[in-house]
Parts: sequence; C-alpha cells; structure tokens
Amino acid sequence: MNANPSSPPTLRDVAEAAGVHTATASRALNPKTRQQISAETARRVMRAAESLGYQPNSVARSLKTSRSATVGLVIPDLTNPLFPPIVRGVESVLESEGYNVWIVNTDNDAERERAKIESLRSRQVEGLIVATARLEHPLLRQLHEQGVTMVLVNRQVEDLPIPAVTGDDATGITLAVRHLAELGHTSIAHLAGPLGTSTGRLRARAFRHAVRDHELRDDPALTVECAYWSEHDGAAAMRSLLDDRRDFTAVVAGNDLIALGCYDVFAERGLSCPSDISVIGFNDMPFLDKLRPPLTTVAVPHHELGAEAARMLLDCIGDPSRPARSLLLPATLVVRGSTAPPITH
Amino acid sequence: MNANPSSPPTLRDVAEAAGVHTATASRALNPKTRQQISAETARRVMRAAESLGYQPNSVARSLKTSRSATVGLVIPDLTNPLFPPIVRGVESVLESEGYNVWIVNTDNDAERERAKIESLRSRQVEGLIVATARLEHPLLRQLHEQGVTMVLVNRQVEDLPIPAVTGDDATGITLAVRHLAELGHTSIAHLAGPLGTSTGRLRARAFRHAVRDHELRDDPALTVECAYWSEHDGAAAMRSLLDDRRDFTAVVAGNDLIALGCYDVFAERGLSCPSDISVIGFNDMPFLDKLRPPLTTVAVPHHELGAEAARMLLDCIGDPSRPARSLLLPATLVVRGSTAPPITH
DNA sequence: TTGTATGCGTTATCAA
DNA sequence: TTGATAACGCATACAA
Repeated sequence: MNANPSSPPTLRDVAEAAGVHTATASRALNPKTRQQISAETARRVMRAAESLGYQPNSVARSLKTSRSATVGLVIPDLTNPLFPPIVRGVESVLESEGYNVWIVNTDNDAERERAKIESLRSRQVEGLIVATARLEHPLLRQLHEQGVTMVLVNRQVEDLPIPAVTGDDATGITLAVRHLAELGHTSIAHLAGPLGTSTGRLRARAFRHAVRDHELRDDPALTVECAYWSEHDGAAAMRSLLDDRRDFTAVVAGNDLIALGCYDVFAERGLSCPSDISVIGFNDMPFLDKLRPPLTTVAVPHHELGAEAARMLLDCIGDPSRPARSLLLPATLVVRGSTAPPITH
Repeated sequence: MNANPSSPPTLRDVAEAAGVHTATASRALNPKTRQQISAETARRVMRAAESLGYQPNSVARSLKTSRSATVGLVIPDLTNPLFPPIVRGVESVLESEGYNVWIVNTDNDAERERAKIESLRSRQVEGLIVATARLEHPLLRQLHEQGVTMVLVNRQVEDLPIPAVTGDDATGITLAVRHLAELGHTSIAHLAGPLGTSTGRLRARAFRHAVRDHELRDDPALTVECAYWSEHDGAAAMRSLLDDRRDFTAVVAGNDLIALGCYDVFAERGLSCPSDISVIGFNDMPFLDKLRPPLTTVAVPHHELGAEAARMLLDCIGDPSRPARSLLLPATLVVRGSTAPPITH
C-alpha cells in the first residue's frame, strides 16, 4: 500500500489510497475547504488518512502558508517561580485556539535574546510574547519597526507603542506602604529591583509617592537598588542598609526573592522578623505561606497575566493594525506574618 | 535591490545581490560546504547576506533536510518546581550543540500528551526527552516501536529498552530512613507518590527495604499512597494516617510537596514538627531552607539530570543503533530542621 | 569551483 | 466538484 513504509505517510499516500488527487485529499482533510468536496469523497479520503495513520507535516504546511500556528514566548529564566504560571496562562489560551507556544530563556542577556528571537522568527512564529523588556531595549524597537506582532507581559517599555499586560505595581506598592503605615511604621526602606527594568523603576517610583502621601520619612538613602531580582542581591542590599546604620523598622522589597535575601541577613545578624524589622515582598510566589515567618506580599495574578497577554496577541494577529493597548491587572495585598507594629523604644 | 522589500530576504535575494546562483550562495553560507567555494565568492556572498540582513528560513531547511535542529521536551507541569531546573539543564547542553528545545506540558493527561507529541513529531523534532512516564505507558511503547529517538528523564518504564536518566531514588530513600533510624525512630510512615509512576513505586519499594534492613516496624498500613505528587494529596494522606491512630514518630514523604502537605496538617491539628513528628521530603526544591521548620530532604541534581539526558539524546541521535543505557545520578541527604530524635513518653 | 535541475509535502490558483 | 500545475525556500545530486 505505502510506497515507503519506513517513513510516515504523506498526503500523496492518502490520495493514492483514496484514489483521488493530492489537491482533493488536501481539501478533504482541511475543515475549512471540506465543503468544496462531495461528502462521499471526503469520507473516503478521511478514512484513508485514518487507516494510514496520516499526520500532516506542519513544516511543509508552514512553508507553503508562511503560517506556523506558533507563537514565541520570551522569558528571562524559567527557574524564577514568577514565570511558570505566566507560561501556563499563555498556553491555556493559545492552545484552545490551536496555537502552540515556543518558550525560550534569555537569562536577560541581550545577545542570547537576539539569537533566540532570531531563531523563533526563522521558524515563522506568528507573534511574540515578551517578558524580558528592559527600559532601554533597542531590539524591541527594531522588531517593532519591522512590524513583528508582539505583546509584552509583566513588563513595559517607554516611548514604544507595544501592547503590554502587567500587574498594577503602583497600586500594589501603595497597598504595601499603607499597610505598614497603618501598623505605625514611619521609617520604611525599599530594596528596589534593577532600575533598568520597567518593573524596578515603577515600583521604586510608586514607593516614593506612597511614602510622601503618608507623610513618612522621605530619605533617598532608604532606597537601595539590587543589581538583580535575586535572593543574593536582596541580601547584599539589606546588609548595606544595615551597615549604613539608617534606622528603619520596615522594608518593602522589590520582589519576593529580594525579601528572602532579607531573611538570610536577619538570620546572619540575629535580627528577628517581624519584631525587629517588618518585610513585605512582591509577587506572592508559591510556598511563601510556609516560610518562617510567612511572608506578607503583594499578589499579582500571573496566570491571568499570561492568559490576557495571549488574548491580546491573538487580537493583534487577527488585526495587525489594531492600536496598542495596555492592560493593568489588579494587585492585592496578602498579609501574613512578616509584618507587625514596630517596637517602640 | 530587494524584489519584495516587505518580506524578509531569501537565499535568492542574496544570490542575486552577490551575482551568483542560489546553489552557490547556499554553499557559501553553510560552513560545511563553504570549502567547495572559492574564498572570494564566499566572501562576496557572505557580505551580501550580511547587508541584506539575511536569515535562513528554518522551515524551508527542515522541509528539505527533514532535520529541524529541534528536540521536544515533554513534562507534566512547568509550575512544579522540580522541572524548571531539568529544562535548563537540557537546554544548556543542547544549545551549545546548536539544537533548540520545544517544551510541552501534558498535565499527565494521556490524551494531551498524545496530541502534544504528535504536534512535536509533525514539526520534525529529532528526538524526545520525556519526563512523564507512567509505568503503564502504551504511547511510549508505540513511539519506541516506531523508532522515535527518545530519552526518559526522572522517570523510567519497565520492560522497554528506552534510555533513562534518573536520580538514585533507592539510595536517597535509604539515606532518609537511615537518618531517622539513627535519630532513634522505630516507627516510620511513608506517604508514597502515585504508585502508577515509576518514581512512586520505586521509592515505596526502597522504603520497605530500608525499613526491614534497619529492623524497624514493618507495617503496610504505615504506607499511604497519594493520588498526585501534590501538597493537597500529601495533606490528605497525612490526615488519614493520623485518623487511623497508627503511632509513628516520623514520615518519609514521597516528595517535597507531599511533605508540605504534612506541614499543613500539623498546623491544623496543633502538632509540632520535629518534636511530635519528624518529616523528610524528596527533591530539595528551592527555598525549603526557609520553611518553618526548614525541611530535611533528599537532594537530586535536577540540572545535571537534564544535562545528562540531553547528552544521551545527542548520542542516540548520532547513533540510532546505540543500545539503551540507563544513568543513575547520586542523591544526597540534606539535613535541616524537620528531623529530630523522637520524644520518649 | 560553479550552475542546472529537482524535490521535500503542502496549499492555492486556475482550468476543466 | 475535481484535477493539473505551480510555488513556498532551501539543499543536493549531477553536470559542466
């Protein structure tokens, strides 16, 4: 039956088995063109395909149609617990629309990022969801100018009309500061994420505003920038803050990992949280409720972030001339055990 | 210059710009065939490619060569912290060899898995790394019979000569039980993972052996199976064990998530760990050192697992007739605060 | 060393 | 409704 039983059957094998031309077989197998075919022929072709175990070759199809039913998802590092829920959110929407998702890690390295995106494009991905935006991001500008369909998730860039889906960081930070203020803290530090990222900058700015709104101590030295969003850099920032002998009774960390770095330093120096210092994280990554103490944090709906970014990308693919819109998803404060009123001496 | 400036340049555009035939351009651009070309021509072609910003179309290349420089990575769920390090390990090896990695999540659903793998195969992936093996796994058997190149990671199947890279679970469990025995525990429970998985079965069996080797209480009712490797099912198993009023002073959990489930139940019932009950997890997922109490666990080198699986897959791609070998990577016990001598009444 | 011709598997255009 | 033909972009056997 099959001309070459060792390799998978092609459309041609199906057509031969059904006694029709490949073009007819193609039309019979594609739901969108099946109507052009007599029901009887369609049935015969489908039966033949079935019995041969025919699977369309997506590579050939992509080449012909220059579509791939694939989108690229560009993230810094999958081992950061922030990203897996975003990935699953993206997939949950795209899969139901028949799209596949191709994930690449860039480690926030510009050259790797360029190479990975190039590789995605050479595979004809129909759009990009990007979670790696730095504020200054020439590659994104270039892609945008080339008309690449893309959506940012969890990040924004300035001065570039690219649609973005992010958590409402400003409100999240405001909730955190308000919570501390209500507990009675007046001198609050901020361990900021990298200020070269939209997120780091945004949160730092929101922190500053919130501090002023609540008429708390407004000291620039109480904000320390972390080089990366990591436990290690969070610890380093905390140490420098303590070594500076600035007195403060609470810390708003740029994210949960930075907050975990604070925990490390507390252990090193025999400080107690929350009695000596209160800490608030950001993101509500998994298992924070099981820490010692359980970490108060700002929850961002990451799965939803991914899902909405995917929906937005589908809209853009459907209508490329669609103007860029940004979507802000609400953040909420999750109060746990790492925050308490300050001890008054 | 470019016939159609709105679409990316093709090899043909490069050839025209360099004043050569496409075949020549193809040879000049491919390092493996460049030697057949005069240095001068090669230079001219490469310059033309450069100036046009030419990127080879991988889809066309795949169709022609039926190679894709891509392998598929099949995992249950990226949000399980076990898998991201494996993914990165796989990538670290494959990328340096010029391969790309396609990740798919199956949620351990047989139908999704079938569909995803089908989609990978239709994209001409050159091999599969599979982390989802159940003991009874007809799909794997079928793929194997079809000659699909694949390697299992973190899982094994019985009776099927498929290469596998796994942690040394048996030794890991033995270390855990020995540690508890040395602390003085004589009645130890096991919250097993799903016994339909190779991992769940293997660990449960190793537990049984270790208990006997140390002449501890050997009571089948002290082993409870969890339906999934989850916190939720770990908690359920722990509750049923407590409700049974079996007396035991320590628990070896099938993995860390199951151990976390125990923590939840301890909180519910006012039990204290480790003074009332000691707990050991498995995997050493991130941040366990920050739990209350820090979780004693068995560390498995997940990044290495991924890296070795990738190396093995490359070997298999290079030599398809290569006999299946299995690799066992050493597990180590990480003692933290969740284990202590039993309280004697 | 270079050019010619062909085909990978599919879909789209045109004609019958 | 179906068939013939061409083309997507590239790589390779063969010829020159």
